[in-house]
Amino acid sequence: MPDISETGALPPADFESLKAQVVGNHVKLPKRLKQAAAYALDNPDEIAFGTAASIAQAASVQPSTLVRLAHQFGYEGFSHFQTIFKERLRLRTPSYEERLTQIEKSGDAAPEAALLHGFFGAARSSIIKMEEAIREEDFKRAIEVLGAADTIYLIAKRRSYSLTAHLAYAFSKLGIRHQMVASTNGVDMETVQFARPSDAALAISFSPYAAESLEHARALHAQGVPLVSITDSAFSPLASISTLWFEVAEADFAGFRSLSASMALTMALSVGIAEYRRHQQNEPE
Amino acid sequence: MPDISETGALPPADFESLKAQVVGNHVKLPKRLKQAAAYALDNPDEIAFGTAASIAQAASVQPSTLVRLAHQFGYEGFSHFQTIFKERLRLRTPSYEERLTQIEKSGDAAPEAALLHGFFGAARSSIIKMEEAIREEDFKRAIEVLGAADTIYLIAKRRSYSLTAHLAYAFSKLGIRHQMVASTNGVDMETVQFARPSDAALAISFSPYAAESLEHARALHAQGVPLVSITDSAFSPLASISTLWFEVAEADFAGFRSLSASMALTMALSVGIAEYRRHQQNEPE
DNA sequence: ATAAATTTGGAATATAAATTCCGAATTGAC
DNA sequence: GTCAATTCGGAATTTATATTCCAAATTTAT
Repeated sequence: MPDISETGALPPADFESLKAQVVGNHVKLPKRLKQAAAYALDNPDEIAFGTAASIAQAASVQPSTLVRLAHQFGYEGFSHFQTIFKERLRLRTPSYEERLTQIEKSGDAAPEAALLHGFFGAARSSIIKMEEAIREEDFKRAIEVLGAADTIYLIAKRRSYSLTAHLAYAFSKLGIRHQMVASTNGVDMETVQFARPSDAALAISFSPYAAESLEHARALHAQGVPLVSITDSAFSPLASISTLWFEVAEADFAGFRSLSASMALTMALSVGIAEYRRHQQNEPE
Repeated sequence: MPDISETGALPPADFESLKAQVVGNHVKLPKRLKQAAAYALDNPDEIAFGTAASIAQAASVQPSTLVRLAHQFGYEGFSHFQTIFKERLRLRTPSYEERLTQIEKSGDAAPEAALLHGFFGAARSSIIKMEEAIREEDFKRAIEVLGAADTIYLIAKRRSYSLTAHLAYAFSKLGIRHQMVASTNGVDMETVQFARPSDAALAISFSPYAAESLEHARALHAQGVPLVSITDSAFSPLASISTLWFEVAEADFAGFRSLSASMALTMALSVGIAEYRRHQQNEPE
């Protein structure tokens, strides 16, 4: 059980606070505990990935010492202590999952609050993850492919439709010629037939992939139209026929994805295309 | 023991090779194994930190399936497979905060990169700010107002249109009766006339406010229809006629607002409404 | 349509890891 | 230097986790 001297005080909730408590407060630790603590702060990755036994050996202490160290700070045990180090490596916000279950556990005090923070947390982590995952060269190439296009065809159904709706708005404002493949009267396939290799297409589709989107994308691909896709997995059927594709890992909450990260990407793309064209006009080769 | 069909071939030594092998070679995997593989590639962090049981649950498969998957690729077992994912995180450790400052420091390296990080930065800060600013009571009341409505009228034009498009999709999925006030044939005013006080409306409008949105909102207000608004300022003309309104401070970049925060809010609202109704049905007062 | 082969779920088992506990060693007070 | 309190090492125990195995379900081949 947690060290008695720490009664009441909650253990540090993240790596930074833990570190601050150790280096700052000059907590008087006995020899071995200090040794273990020093090792932990110097090798946080080892703590995150190792086992009590392996860490103990690396730090030249006993596994039980690690458990005592954890108790010293008020954690329930080594495993609890270790989660702090794991969270540090995860991009998602610290103990996001835990907070949720905690909210849910603490009776239905405010189930609405859980929803609110759940969706915002999902949006936040999606954006952070995607910013981390996206390769700048891919982004640059996407802008070149779409920027060079005569007309940009926008393909998206269902959940993704709203994204292209927003893109269409931005494109209009920016004077970028485009064509949505999302009519309500079923002439989409005919619309697609007008596309030429000098055009380009941007397809957005997340699992479960809408059959029509795929069909339209395939048709465009067959006509030699360059295709840029935004999808959620390497397994997406879009990936294999795309000139270039972005993997967007939208975190979901309660089974609903928020599209916040995709929204940021599409906006960046649209402005990027406009910028690209402005430059091409000023300095035509 | 490792899958016999893979004899001789060594298992992928790092995450990228593993991904390449799955995506590229079109390895024919049975249903559940493919499902597990897709989850693994899409959620590498979960594999790195989770346990076979927790991952299995998240991917909707059995723990044994994960072991089989590992064998399929030639690994000795799930644990071996998992180390690939742990190594992936070990290699690029800098914590989230560090990485952000790194990105900001790298400043004007490439103009495309600046755009990308500009939009993602705007999205990130909007979401963080809004989550802090929003009052849980307001959120709760909005759910009550909209949850009690017979039909929910959705009002949005131009930039905000895509948000309601997404809302309409979510509402359909959740079985929430709604009516978009955004036709292309100019009968919106007539649509609005059908609204009754037992209905409710959700209006979204940012400066510069679309005249029609305001007109429609006013008409609904005059008919005694409760109105919830999402707008960007206390000076918004919507604020004064709303039962309740949310101020969304979307950070903009290059003059374009990303709507990421609004997206999170609308999604939370829609699921909130569905939950509210579910509870009302179960325990009608 | 039928049989054979493959795949799957889930319980049973084996393995690994964390935690506890207690005697020994060390430290600190007087 | 002696005694009490604290700290420590390491074996024993408990808990968590991975793995195996088999019957049932599904798919594939004939």
